[in-house]
Parts: sequence; structure tokens; C-alpha cells
Amino acid sequence: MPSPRLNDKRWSIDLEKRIQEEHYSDETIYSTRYGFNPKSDKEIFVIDTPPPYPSGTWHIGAVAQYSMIDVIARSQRLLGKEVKFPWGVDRNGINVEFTVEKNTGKKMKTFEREEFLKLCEATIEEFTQSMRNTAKRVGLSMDFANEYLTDSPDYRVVTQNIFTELFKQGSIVEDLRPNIYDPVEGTTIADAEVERLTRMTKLVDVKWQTENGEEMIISTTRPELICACGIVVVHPDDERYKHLVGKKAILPIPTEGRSKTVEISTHPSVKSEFGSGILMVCSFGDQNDVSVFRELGLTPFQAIDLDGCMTEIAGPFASLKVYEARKSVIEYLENEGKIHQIVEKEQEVPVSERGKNPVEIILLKEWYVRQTHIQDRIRELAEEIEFHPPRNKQFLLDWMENISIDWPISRRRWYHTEIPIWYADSGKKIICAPKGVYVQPWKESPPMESEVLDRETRELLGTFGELKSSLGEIIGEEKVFDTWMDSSNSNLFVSGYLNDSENFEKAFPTAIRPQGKEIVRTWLYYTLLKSALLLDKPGFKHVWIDGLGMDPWGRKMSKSLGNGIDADSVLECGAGGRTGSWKIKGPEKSVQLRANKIGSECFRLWKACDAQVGDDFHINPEEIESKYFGVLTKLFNVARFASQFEPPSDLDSVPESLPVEDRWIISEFANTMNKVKTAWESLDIYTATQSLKTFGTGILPSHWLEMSKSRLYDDDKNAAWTIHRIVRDFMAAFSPVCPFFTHHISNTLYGQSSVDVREFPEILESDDGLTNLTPHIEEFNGNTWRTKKDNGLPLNAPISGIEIPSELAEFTNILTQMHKLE
RNA sequence: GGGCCCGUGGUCUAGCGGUUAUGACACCUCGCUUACACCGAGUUGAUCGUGGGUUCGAUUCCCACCGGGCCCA
Repeated sequence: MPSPRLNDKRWSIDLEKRIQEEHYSDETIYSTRYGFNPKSDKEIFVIDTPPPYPSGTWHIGAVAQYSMIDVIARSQRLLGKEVKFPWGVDRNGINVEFTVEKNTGKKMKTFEREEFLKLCEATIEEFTQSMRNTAKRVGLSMDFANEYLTDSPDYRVVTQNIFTELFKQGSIVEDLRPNIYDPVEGTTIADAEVERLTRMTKLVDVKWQTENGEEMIISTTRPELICACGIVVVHPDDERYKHLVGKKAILPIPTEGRSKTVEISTHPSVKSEFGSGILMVCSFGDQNDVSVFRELGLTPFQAIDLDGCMTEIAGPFASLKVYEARKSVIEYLENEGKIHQIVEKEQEVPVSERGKNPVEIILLKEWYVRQTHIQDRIRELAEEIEFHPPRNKQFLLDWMENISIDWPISRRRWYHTEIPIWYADSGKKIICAPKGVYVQPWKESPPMESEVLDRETRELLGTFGELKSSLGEIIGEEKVFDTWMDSSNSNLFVSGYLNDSENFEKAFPTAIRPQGKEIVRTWLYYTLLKSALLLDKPGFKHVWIDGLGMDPWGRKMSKSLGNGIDADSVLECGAGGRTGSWKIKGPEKSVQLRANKIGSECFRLWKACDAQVGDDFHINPEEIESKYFGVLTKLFNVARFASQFEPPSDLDSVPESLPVEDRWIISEFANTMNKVKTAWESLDIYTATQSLKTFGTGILPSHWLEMSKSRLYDDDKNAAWTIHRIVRDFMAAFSPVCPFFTHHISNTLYGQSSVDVREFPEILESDDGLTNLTPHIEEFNGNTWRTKKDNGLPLNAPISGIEIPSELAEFTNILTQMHKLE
């Protein structure tokens, strides 16, 4: 056999890594290849990449998603677009604060603020580094040289400026409102950050008395909140309690500085079948309490303070932690004989997503982005966006359906973007940081060119420099922003808002927002909200919402279940001959999974091929290897086989008088390429990859190659042209999925890398007359192989008595030769 | 309690009013045939979750139920 130009016998993880390292080693070559040229005449395609949050380990499901975003980026380049594929890292937030607290064993607020920030920055940088490595290991073609970090001054100043802009236009307000508050971490959180955990709770039936001595029973899980009770209500249709309505109930525990009685009234929100059917409404046990207080115009009591302790109104229970107060109140009521019964009950407790602490609703002065007024407009703007898959739009609509309060954006934490505000003139005036200057009001004075505004009317009064002397004491805001305030600017930031207005016009709305469905209610929603408030535009043209990576049994991967799979272990599986093994807790017992080789190319191929976008996908390394590594081996061998024959100098013009079998496979290939091109254009990774895989591992090697082998060995120029033209174009079309694999093959065979192709390969003409014969060819070959097998003949043995069907008359010669028909 | 999504051979998956229901992996049988045994060829295997309905006809549309997931009360 002539020696193949591809010398490696087969595709391997070590080869993959060698190519990859070379690929990323030279920054100049890398940037020329994948960088963004804003001056280009091509259509601009900006990807609003989700900036990942570095936490030490990168979830394999997320890595799989990023690899698909990379497929989108590469396929759009292949189609001739000027792609901006930014690499950003989301680094603000409470997670890194928790990590530092855990590592040092000290709570944040026991640190000096500056010192704590330094620790956070060092920690997050370490995590970021390992994330950069994984990003390259999985082959992402992002613009790493222009990395953006959401905790850098460049990024934070954009967040701050956008805040100021929204504040001036009236879309941001400050107000004293009931807020969801995490007393352990000492900060307000938003609705979207609350999750529910099932816990056992005591449902306490407390005996109350009315002023005229009638006894009534009220069930509650929060007896410590009796001190904040504003009213007692029953359902208006509840006949049992009609006589109580209008009377007064005496609080069953001692309180301080408030009325000892509350009115009994009716409210439709009461569930009569729950407990006794009588409800105490306290400020604030839950969201329903909030709305009853608001509806009836009651003045709320502040029962819990910022440290999660009872306030003075709790009388003897003041300054106890909520949980201790509950125990003491129950004890007190028991001693007083005021408990009817206590039942242990399963209850869903709202906790903070990040800290898993039970949250409280308390009155706090916070900053809000107004959002309830603009829901209809956001819905209209969302109409202009194309969703992939369309059904996942429902997640957004469902979430928006439930929005009833504004978005609280201030947090009492530290490693976040600072709210760029100072208070002056005894709080009557506000100083806003000027454009383009990142500020830290908790430790800095306002820059001279800052603007001074009336706190109520927002009227501009002048610059800080002009008014400095008349402003009295200046107090910097200590609070910071919710991290979603930062990340919801990503589409604005990457398209040049405030930094590159010339480009912004062309780049916004960004072409695509790819993301997971778990952050629809946060990242997607908040971004749409911001884009609507600031520009009255949809944030993007396409939204691509993928499902989540699940364990092999379809359950969410989580630390507590012990069913997680580390991304690097899959990508490195097979490197240096090391196999991979994973011990995963299944629903019943632990299961040991093993694989010999996976790597980035096989991993990407699996994700591209195995499921349609939007569905949750099961991650099982054994399956990834067994189903998809063979595909790479097959394709590699086709290319390796081709590589032993000299490619014709001119692959672009079709030779005259190609024989029928070459015209046939070219027609088949043209059909495949048409499908692939359409699929890449419509962001349909699944169809594009499936089509290529089917062709490349199916009729091409099994039928055409078998037919044409002997011609190739005989130096037939037509056969050589056909195989090389197909391999070259195939690699280009396939390069978005397996960039290093196709790079290696195309570079070795043709001296030009498929990852550099910037125009989809020309698709040759397809002859329907020939492609209609394909089922007949497949059937004839299959029958002939079976006949040989049934007769105990090897496939290369001659055979007699086989008739070529009349439809395949044109193929008589080649089929006779192929099967050695006699 | 409400909403949304999903349920196709042992496993994963395509199809979404008329198909001999797609493909892959696994299984089984045969074969080291000058690209490939980390391979090839061939076979076996699905009453398309269950029960109703609409229709001449349903895996595909509607309803109920069951199971899984996600979200919200």
C-alpha cells in the first residue's frame, strides 16, 4: 500500500491534545483566525456568550453547552459572517464571598472591607485560571485575548453608568418596602433567588381570646410573629366565624409598644379548610401577608431586625434569634395553657438559593428597578425574537406572568459592583458618579464632575465641584448591586454600549443569546428588561435555550446526590493511555462507569448528535465513547485512505467525463451538503451533524469507496479527484463540530485548514436520476454481501450467478468489479 | 395545589395525521477482505407510557390517568 500522508494509525486523545496545544500556543495566529474585525464588510454576528461563574469546578453539562455555543460560532464563520465570540467571566457575587468565608473560617463582616475584597479577588482569579484551561481544552474559539471580567473597573463602570441612566429616567427608585432578606448572610435577595426546601415544621394551634372572652384557635408555623400581627382574618363565606367579624382579638403573648389587640375581619385569601380556618396576618410571614397589609392599608411592624433577631415589640422575646424566639414563645404558650395542639408537619420553607438559609420578609430601604409597568412591552419585544427551540419561550412567558413586584437590586454584601451614589445635604440630595469613571463610594469621595441631583425630583442641580461647599456631610452608599445587574448588561457590553458607539449601531441587538433554561427567569429576563428600559429594543435576534446536563438516570447532577461528573475527567479520558472511571451514585446503588478514550472532539460530537437543542441530556461517559468514538475512527480512516493518493492540483473544477459512480456519490454528497448548509444557517446543530455523520460513515465508505478502491489503486484521476473533493469539503462542513480533527486532516492533506474556511464550500450539482438509484445500490450490495456470507465466502471472493438489476445497468462494470461477479 | 416540558426496541434517539416507525450503541452470527478487528458484513429485537375520544385512518390531534423532569404557589 502506498504510504498515507496521515501517518497516525488512528485518531487519539494524545494527537488531539498535540494539535490543540499548537492551536492555542501562538496568540497572533489564534487572533487572526478567530478574532473579531469590526471594520469587516461581512455581516456581523455577535454572540452574547454567557459569562461563566468560576467556582472551582465547571459543571460538565455547562461545558457541553459551551461547546455547542462554539459550534454556533464556528458554523457562522464558515458561512462567511464576521463573528464576535467574546470570552467573559462573571466574577462578582456572593459565591466567592462564601468560599473566602469558608476558607478563612471567618464571616465577611468580621473583616476589614478592603482586605476581604483582596481575598475574594485572589480566590476568584485562581478559579478563573482553571476555567480558562478547560475552555481551551474543549476547543472554544472565543476571543481570549480580549477577555472581560465582570469585576473589572471596565465592566463595573458600565453597570454603574447604566444604573445612573436608569435612575435619571425614573426606572430606578429607592423605597422602604417588604423585602426578602437572608438574615444569616445579611442581605436582601430577589424573588428569583429564592428556592424551596421541604422541612419538618411544628404547626402550632394557639388558643386566642376575643375581648369578650370567646375562645378561638389559630394555626401557625410562626408563633414568634404574633407580636407583629396586624389583623386576624377569616374567609367571608365561613359561616362558623361570622359572629367574630368586627370584634377584637387579644394577642396571646406579651408585646411591647403596640396595641394588645387586633381586629377580626374577612379576607378572600383565607383557606377555610387549613387548620381552624382563622388566619393571623403578620408583618411578614409570607407574600400573602404582604399583600393583605398593602391592600388593607395596615402599618407593618418591624418584628425582625437585620441580624435576624426579634425587635423590641417582641417584649420578653426581644433580641432572641427567630428560631429561639419560636421555641420560647411555644414554651410560654404551653405554660399559659394556650396551646390546643402541636402537629409535626412537612412544609416547604423558602430559603436563599445561595446560602440555603430560611429567609424572612422585612421592611428595608432598598433600590429597585421598576418592572411591573413594562411587562406588556417586553412581551411585544420578545415577539421579535426567534427562540430555539420555540417551545422554550414558554419558560420566559411563565416567569413574566408571575411578576408582581419590582426588582430589588441593592445588596448588603461586598464583592459586587458598588452602587455609584453619595448622599448629601442631610440626605436631601444625591450625587451620581460621572460617565466613564468607576467609583467605590464606600471609600472614596465623589469625583468633581459628578452630578448633584435632588433626591426626590431628580432635578439636576449642578456638578459636585460647583456645589461641594453647600452640600454638608457626604455619605457614600455602602450597598452594592445584585450580580444580575452586572450580567444583564452582557449583551450591551459586548456590542459596545458606552464604549464603541459606532460599532454598537451595527452590533445591537446582538445576533444570539445562547443559554441554559435554568437561568431564563434571571439572566434572560433581566437582560430583556434592561434592553427594553434603556433602548426599547429586544436584546437579541435569536435566543437559543438548551436543556440541562443530567446524570445517566436523568436526575440533576448535584453534590448532595453524589452523581456529578467532572468535565476535565471526560476531556482528559484517554490522554497518555489513561482510562477514565467514574463512581456515581445511582438511584439504588453506586455504579462504576469506565471509558478508554473520549476527549474534546468525541465529547463535542456526542453533544451535537445525541439530542436536539432544548432537551435535557443524560451524560454517560461510557455511552459517549461507545457511540461516537467509532465515528471519529471511521472518518479518520476514510481520510487516511484518501491520503495515500495524490490530490489533483485543481479540486475546484469538476473533471469532464466522470464515470457514473463518481457522479452518483457527488450527487449524494451535494444533497448532504445542502442539508448541512441549511441546518447551519438555521442554527440546527443536530441536523447538520447527523447528516454529515450519516454520509461520512455510511454510503461514502460502505458503498462508493468499496466500489472505487481498485480504480484508486490503479491511479484513476477521476476517482482521486472525487475522494479528495469530498474529503476536503466534508472536513470544512464538519469543522464546527470537530475543529481539531478536521484541522489536522485538512492541513495534512491539502495544506489548508478547514477551520479557516470562511465561505461554505461550493455545492456541486446533484442528479436526481442518480440519487434515486441509491436505495437500489444499497440493496444490491447488501444482497450480494449476504449471499456471499450465506455461502461461506469471504467478501473478497469471486461469486457467480448474481444478476445486476436493470435499473443499475449503468453500474454494471463497476459492480462486477467490486463484487468480483462471474 | 397550579403551570410548562418529556415518556418510541435492553439503552440513547429521529419522525409529529397514511412510513415495511429513523439511526446509533448493546446483544447474537459470520468474517483479520491490500483505510479501518479501537474494524467490517449480516441477523434478532418496539402492540411508539396507560385508557378513552376526534378521524375513513393516530406514534403524530384532543381529554383523563400513570411515570420522570423543571418552574411557581
